[in-house]
Amino acid sequence: MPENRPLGERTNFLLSQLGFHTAARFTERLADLGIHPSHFGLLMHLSQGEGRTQQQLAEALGIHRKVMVGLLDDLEQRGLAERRRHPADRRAHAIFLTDAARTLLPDAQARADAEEEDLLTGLDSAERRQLLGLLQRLAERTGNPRGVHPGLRRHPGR
Amino acid sequence: MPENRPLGERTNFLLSQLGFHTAARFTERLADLGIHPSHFGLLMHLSQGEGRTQQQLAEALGIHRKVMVGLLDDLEQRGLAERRRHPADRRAHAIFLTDAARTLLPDAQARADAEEEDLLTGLDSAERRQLLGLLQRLAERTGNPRGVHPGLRRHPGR
DNA sequence: GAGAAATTGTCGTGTACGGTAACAATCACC
DNA sequence: GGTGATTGTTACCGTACACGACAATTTCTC
Repeated sequence: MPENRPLGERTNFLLSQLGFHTAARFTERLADLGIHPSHFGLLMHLSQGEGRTQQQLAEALGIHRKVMVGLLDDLEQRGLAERRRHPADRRAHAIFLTDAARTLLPDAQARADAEEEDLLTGLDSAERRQLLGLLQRLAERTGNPRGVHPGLRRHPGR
Repeated sequence: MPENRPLGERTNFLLSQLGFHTAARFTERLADLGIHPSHFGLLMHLSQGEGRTQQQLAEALGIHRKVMVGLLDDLEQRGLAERRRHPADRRAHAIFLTDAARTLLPDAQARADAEEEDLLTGLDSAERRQLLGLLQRLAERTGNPRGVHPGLRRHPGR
């Protein structure tokens, strides 16, 4: 295993390169919906359970409370989420999706599918299954919760 | 192919997640050498041909001239590269590695190898070959030059 | 129950970074 | 030999993140 392999033959480099590339492309595809991939991740998370506090959401996504404030400001201004009074804790907000969000989310998911399809062009279905399975096994070992992106910052791509 | 798959079952998401994760880990491994992955990429490129101008290097790596100024400032201050007078063009600089860089580079490469080994733990050699081959085929189609990271910014991770 | 400590959401403040424009020095063209 | 283009650099600006601080409210403790 020679140490001076070129970068293009290193699995970790290729992962970083491809991951950055596909994230940037996805960011572009999402742009005219008025949201970033970080908003998409939050919407996806909300679609699996509403009414949680900002703090709970921030912990689930592995980001700081303050960042959640900004994300929810964006979503609220965009008419995709709303802060309601929390029934049990008057300090906290309970976060809910709007109908507009439930309309937009399938569209955003379709764009994610389109990006994936674009990326995987050239691989047959058996190879796609192989790749997905291998990546899932690697992802298990990273320690990141499933479906939580470690780079949930404001501008993941571009 | 259902549209509302969870993120953990999407190849593009997994690539982005794993790519970000391994880049962040690599950044940490490189930290006590005093360089960032972007510096590493530039050093790797320089090791395959010295004496080029900053402009040529910037184009090869797909970044703006100004960013190259900053990267070379860092490398020069760190004693890893030097700007010499260009023999044919007195506006330009010819960029060379120092002996310190030639000593440091194998160390940095070994850290990249260690990060890769860490990432791929749990995959046997056949699976590693499969994964590498599939990723290389995907990388071909992205349009990025081989071994050039599209996210060559100052702080790729963390 | 009353005060102390912790929690929730928010707001400044400072700092660092990327991108645009501008600049002096030099080259290339014709 | 003079005009336009190119190289490397600096200045500027807008943005975004990290840290700390803050009021309102809850929970703990006695």
